[in-house]
Amino acid sequence: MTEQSFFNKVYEVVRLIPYGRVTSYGAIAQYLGSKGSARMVGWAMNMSHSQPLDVPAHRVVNRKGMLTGKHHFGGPKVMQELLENEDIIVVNDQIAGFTKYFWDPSRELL
DNA sequence: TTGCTGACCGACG
DNA sequence: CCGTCGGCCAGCA
Repeated sequence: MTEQSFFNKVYEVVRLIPYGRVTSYGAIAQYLGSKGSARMVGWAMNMSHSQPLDVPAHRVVNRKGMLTGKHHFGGPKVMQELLENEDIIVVNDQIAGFTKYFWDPSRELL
């Protein structure tokens, strides 16, 4: 299936995020060719639990590095713990040194 | 089938 | 500085 849907591509990219790295919804959307569909990336994460494989949605945050969707992991601090589990420091629902951990698919994957 | 909503982003006043 | 608005696409009632 080379012609996978927007959703499927999102899951694929998110799964490619290496350990200890994070990315943003807009970065993924831009990598898919639809910069304005950043919301869809977030929406895809919403139904990511419906996927057969585990999607590290905790590695996906907004442009500011803020854990906007932390509440969707089944708990308000589940996402933060998952990130801290990967040596990522989270303060005030925000990733410390976000740019340092930022992983841009269109830049790293090229 | 139509319409609303949504874990975003960037622009405008 | 902060609040508001439009755009993008797919799922659901």
